[in-house]
Amino acid sequence: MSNKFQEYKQLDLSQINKDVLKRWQEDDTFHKSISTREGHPTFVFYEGPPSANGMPGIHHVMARAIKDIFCRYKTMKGFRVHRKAGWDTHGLPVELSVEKALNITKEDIGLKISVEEYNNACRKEVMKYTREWEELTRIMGYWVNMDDPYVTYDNRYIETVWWLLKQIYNKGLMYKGYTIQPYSPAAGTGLSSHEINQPGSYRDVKDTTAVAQFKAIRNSKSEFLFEGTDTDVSFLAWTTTPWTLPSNTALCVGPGIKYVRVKSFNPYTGIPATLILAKDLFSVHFNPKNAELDFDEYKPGDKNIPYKITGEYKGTELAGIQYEQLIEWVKPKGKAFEVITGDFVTTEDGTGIVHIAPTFGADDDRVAKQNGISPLIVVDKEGKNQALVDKTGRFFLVQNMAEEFVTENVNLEKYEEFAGRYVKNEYDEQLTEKDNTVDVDISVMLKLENKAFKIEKHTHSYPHCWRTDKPILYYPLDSWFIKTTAVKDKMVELNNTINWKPQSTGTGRFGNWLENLVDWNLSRSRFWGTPLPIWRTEDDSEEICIGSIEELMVEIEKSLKTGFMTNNPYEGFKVGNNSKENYDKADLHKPYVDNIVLVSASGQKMFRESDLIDVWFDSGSMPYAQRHFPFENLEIFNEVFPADFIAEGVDQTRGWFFTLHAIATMIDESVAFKNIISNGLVLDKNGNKMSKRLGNAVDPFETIENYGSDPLRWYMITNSQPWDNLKFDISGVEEVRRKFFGTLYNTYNFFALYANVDGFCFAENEIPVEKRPEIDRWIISLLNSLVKEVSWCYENYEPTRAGRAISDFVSENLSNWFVRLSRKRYWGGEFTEDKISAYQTLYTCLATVAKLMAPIAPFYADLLYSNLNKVTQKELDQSVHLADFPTYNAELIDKDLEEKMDIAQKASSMILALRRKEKLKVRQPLAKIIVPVLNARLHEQFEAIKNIVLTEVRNLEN
RNA sequence: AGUCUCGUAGCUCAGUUGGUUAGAGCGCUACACUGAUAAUGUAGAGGUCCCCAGUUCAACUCUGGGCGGGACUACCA
Repeated sequence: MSNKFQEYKQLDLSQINKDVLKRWQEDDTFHKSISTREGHPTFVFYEGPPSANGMPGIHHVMARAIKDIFCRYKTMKGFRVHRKAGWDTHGLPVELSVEKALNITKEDIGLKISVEEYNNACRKEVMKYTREWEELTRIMGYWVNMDDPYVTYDNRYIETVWWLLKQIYNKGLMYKGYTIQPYSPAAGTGLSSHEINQPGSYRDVKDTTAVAQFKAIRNSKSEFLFEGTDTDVSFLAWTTTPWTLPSNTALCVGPGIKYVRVKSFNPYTGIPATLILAKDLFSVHFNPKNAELDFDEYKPGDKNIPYKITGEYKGTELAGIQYEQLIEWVKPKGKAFEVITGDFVTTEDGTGIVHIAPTFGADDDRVAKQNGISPLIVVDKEGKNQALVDKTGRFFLVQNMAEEFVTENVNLEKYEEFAGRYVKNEYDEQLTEKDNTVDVDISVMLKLENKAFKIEKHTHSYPHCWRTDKPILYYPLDSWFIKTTAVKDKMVELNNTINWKPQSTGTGRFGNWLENLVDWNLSRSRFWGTPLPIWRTEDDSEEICIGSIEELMVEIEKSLKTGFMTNNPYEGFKVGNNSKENYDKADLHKPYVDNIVLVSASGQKMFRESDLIDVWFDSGSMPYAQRHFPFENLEIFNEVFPADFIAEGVDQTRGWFFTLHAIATMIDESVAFKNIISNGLVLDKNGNKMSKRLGNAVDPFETIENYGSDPLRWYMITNSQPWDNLKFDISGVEEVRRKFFGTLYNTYNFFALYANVDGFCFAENEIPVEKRPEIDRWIISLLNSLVKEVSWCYENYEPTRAGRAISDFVSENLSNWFVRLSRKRYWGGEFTEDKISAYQTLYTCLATVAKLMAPIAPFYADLLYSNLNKVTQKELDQSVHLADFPTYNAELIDKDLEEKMDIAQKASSMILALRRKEKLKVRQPLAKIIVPVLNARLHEQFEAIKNIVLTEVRNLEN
């Protein structure tokens, strides 16, 4: 133990980083920060699991610095902080990088490579950069508990996920439905949006488009539309895919869009007509030159058709009006042929009225569901609902429909001409580009029936299947859903109790998302992920949802007895033994689960529904699954749920934030987290997104090696609010190093230099603050104000303001004013009361700053703290991170004194400016200074600091 | 296209409930200090507070509408 304060020749934060890390490791400081808080109240933090299949970037330092700050702060506040690390391991990015590495595609899986081999490759791939991640975690000083991280591919983790799914299933919140997805009839497979977004997928094609007339039904609801008319009234809707018109069940208008009623004639038949379309698009369909034409002179076939606007309506007024089915092939079941409203409707093209075929458009499907509109479906021989177009891309064959359905719902006379025809010529090998398409034939049919207003060729961009080069269809495919809409109100209500930073993300982006909630589509047709634990009979009449391995074992036993299975793939697994070794015996991944055939209550075979679940369900399950709840840790669960705090990028709003919230709401009717920071992105210094491709990504390892992680963290936190984007500029890190750390280091070195000369080691009794000189009382007052402010900032998840306040205090007040004005108090002379006071005051400031800054800059703070306490033994905690966070003493805050000194600083500055203006050298003493005082109070205040100002501006030493 | 977010000095950012002449740091220019010295301090120049309209005695601040950057979501007749 030395009685000298350590002095430094230079500030090397990179070396300090290494030295402090070494000490933390030797002293096991992290674990002590937990064990010394045993029995204290807990603070629960959830780590959003990163995926280790990519290298960590500089933005991870940002996100993790935020997380670390509050965990360290709460530790210093005496809480026992839970912060279990984890890894997100499933999902598409992993699969894609494996496919790239092995040079295979999704279609090759099961052919060129077995599912088992493929999944093993994924398992390796996903942990590829584990070491780098762990190293970054270490060197940046992110304290998270890596002892026993949760891993989403661990069978114990999956078991909890299954348990959660079963809870949701048992609440009746899970169902099998369909979603409209890109589908390639030529390849017979669904395509992911990722596949559609590949270059070359969208191609310009020339299609026949139709503006069709949908005849309104006259009744009390629509009467106003017929006022003063002597013809039918029809809605005009445009489509680029006329083959979807037979599946139309609704028309959609924009609620705020203005529509007009136009009296005119059908251009093909010459029959008088009254038509409804958007006002903005009116002139596209009616030539303004024809406005003056005489109706009486019009003859069918004339090119110029007279027209007259006879009414104007808002979209909302049209809602609810019914119309006649356009093409009467198949009768829909339930509500249909009604005008509804949708926000997505625009007046950019078409007529401002959108034809809705819920089976062939994602928007259509959604808006139809919201309005209770039925899709147009046919029933097949097995009694299943199907779209009017089958999976090979042709109109459903009559012989494949259920007989009863045909008799009751199908107009054979009209439909037979089209049944079996492919909706795109590309799907039919017999046809070429020259043959008439279904689109054309339907258009011709509509013309003859006086239902077509305008038929024309139109070039537009349409997605194609990258494998077959043929156009894709948007098509309803089977999917499993969680009925989140059923718990929407609860989710909204719970969300209102969450403290969002910034608030706007909670009420805005997240709140709006909840308001417009749709059911959660769980299904993913991939290979590497958590399998859906549902087994079904082939006729779909019986099903079972499995919620644990124990349940599955029981079902397998039954199946073995029936003879459906011959051996138990999980033989040797011991229920109740939660060790990793035991759970390695029961792999719940594909292909193993797919080989399990169960037996239904009525003795039929049950096969697993082949889907995997959305990986977001994995990560949203982590509050439960990280503890293998409820199979383990039942007793402590309430201590670690819900989280007090989480923090991730704002891009997680619809991802992790949502799934955590949804699952906790459904399972426990609770929030999953109470406070949340959603941070912005880290961009390069020009405001562009960082990417390896552009070569503007900043390497965190290199940066930390060069500068140490303290200035990096400090820069990232104090430069902009966490929720604003950060334009990362390395010169900013350098600036922080010089400006803040350099100043603090200098201040400490100044203290150490003289304290060592005088042999000061804070052995003397503390001089009561009221007995200290004014300048000491001033900085102590400011220090207490600072403690108050910084505490408030940390408590309220405002790290930026905390850092800026500390930085201001250190460089402006402590170094530039207090130390500068007090320098001579430390020089030579006797070891007087005043000198002791000067040392004690400066010491207290430094020691307190060390603690205040510790959450943000854990390395230098710890060095400063221990350098001070090693000599004085004032505080016995081994590390600043084990110390208690400072509290402020309101009695030591003297606002009047702070104000006075503020006047002194301002006055000095003004006088120096005047000197400059008058070209008076600082060394030249001033004869007099005249200061106007506005009132008695200012006069009194000025008197008190007169000497300080005089010394400062005349630069006299005495 | 929708939702959210940002737009203040060359750069990075403050700017509290509307209130005189809009601030800080960096950078730049000049100077001072030489007992914290490969440190430090001071001053100066530098702004149409993105644009337009409205509310108000008064708008960087509030309201509406644009424009531009970014993120997320959606790909549509």
